Amino acid sequence: MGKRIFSKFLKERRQRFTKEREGILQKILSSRGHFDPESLYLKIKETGLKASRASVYRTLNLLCECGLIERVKKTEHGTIYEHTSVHEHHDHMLCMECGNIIEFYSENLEKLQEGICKRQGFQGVSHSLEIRGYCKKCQKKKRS
Amino acid sequence: MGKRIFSKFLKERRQRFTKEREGILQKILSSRGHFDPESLYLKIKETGLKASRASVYRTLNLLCECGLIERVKKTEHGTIYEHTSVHEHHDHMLCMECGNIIEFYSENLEKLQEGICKRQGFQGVSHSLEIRGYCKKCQKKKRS
DNA sequence: ATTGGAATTGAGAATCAGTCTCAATTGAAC
DNA sequence: GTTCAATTGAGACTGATTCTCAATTCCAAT
Ligand SMILES: [Mn+2]
Ligand SMILES: [Mn+2]
Ligand SMILES: [Zn+2]
Ligand SMILES: [Zn+2]
Repeated sequence: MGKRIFSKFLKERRQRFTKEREGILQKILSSRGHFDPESLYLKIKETGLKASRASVYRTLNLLCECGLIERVKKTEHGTIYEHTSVHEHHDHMLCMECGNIIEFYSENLEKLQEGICKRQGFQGVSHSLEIRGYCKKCQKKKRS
Repeated sequence: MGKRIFSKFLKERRQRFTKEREGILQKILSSRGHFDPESLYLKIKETGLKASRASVYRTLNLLCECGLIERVKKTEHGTIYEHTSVHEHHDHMLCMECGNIIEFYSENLEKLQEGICKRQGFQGVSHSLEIRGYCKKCQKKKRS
């Protein structure tokens, strides 16, 4: 799956599907949810795989270019990524208390955005929506 | 207006409304649209006002806390701010070609988001939506 | 007005994510 | 096997932002 896509992408650009790149991709695909480059690098190191920080960053850029992963957002602590191969487009709710991220998708929301773009004469390509607030759990905590 | 709010905010926290802070606020309010800290700092310097980079950054944080300005987004080139005092909440379309930012607001979109939050049991507080794509001008350029 | 202390300032050091450099290594194609 | 471009890793570098700290400013109580 992801492996195929990546190696094909690289071949087309006369680049190589090295063990480092393979290891990095595998670690990304084998874990779920969001991740950041530094944690990924550390996880790779402790697994015994080898890849320098530089290679991790370089590979993340390649994976973005080929569409297997995607930058979710920049925070004060760095960039958050997620892999797109598994799940389709969605948006995020971020709990400001516990940092929990809830993913959601709404067809209506997408349609509505398309309409708005059309009206502006804007050619929409992609978007990201982040709703900040408090998750169920943290709302309860607050009440006590 | 903004001046009042800021000085009141500071007084409540036993902090001071200094000339540096006043100058920075004034420069922000007197220009329209989005801005970034470094450009603001340079603009201040060339106007003959004085304020160090450190003070600019410190003041931006204060202004965020008191709600007069707001972080729009973090980019690879730093943080983009805008002042909230003037215009109400809105979202953004970002042209990937020329970097132009189009602001828009849709009541329907807001309502729809509220509904989605309610269904998830999520207490929404704020949100930001960025649609990336191509503005009218850049669509034309591409065709030629 | 004077004074004492807390808040502020600016210059530059420090931090931190991310990129770049470059010499050594690898790998694919011939 | 030879060749040569692509890749790698260590560490230098960059740029945005924060921190440090001595000097200065402001406020408010005297
Ligand atoms: Mn997600
Ligand atoms: Mn705006
Ligand atoms: Zn929460
Ligand atoms: Zn454009």
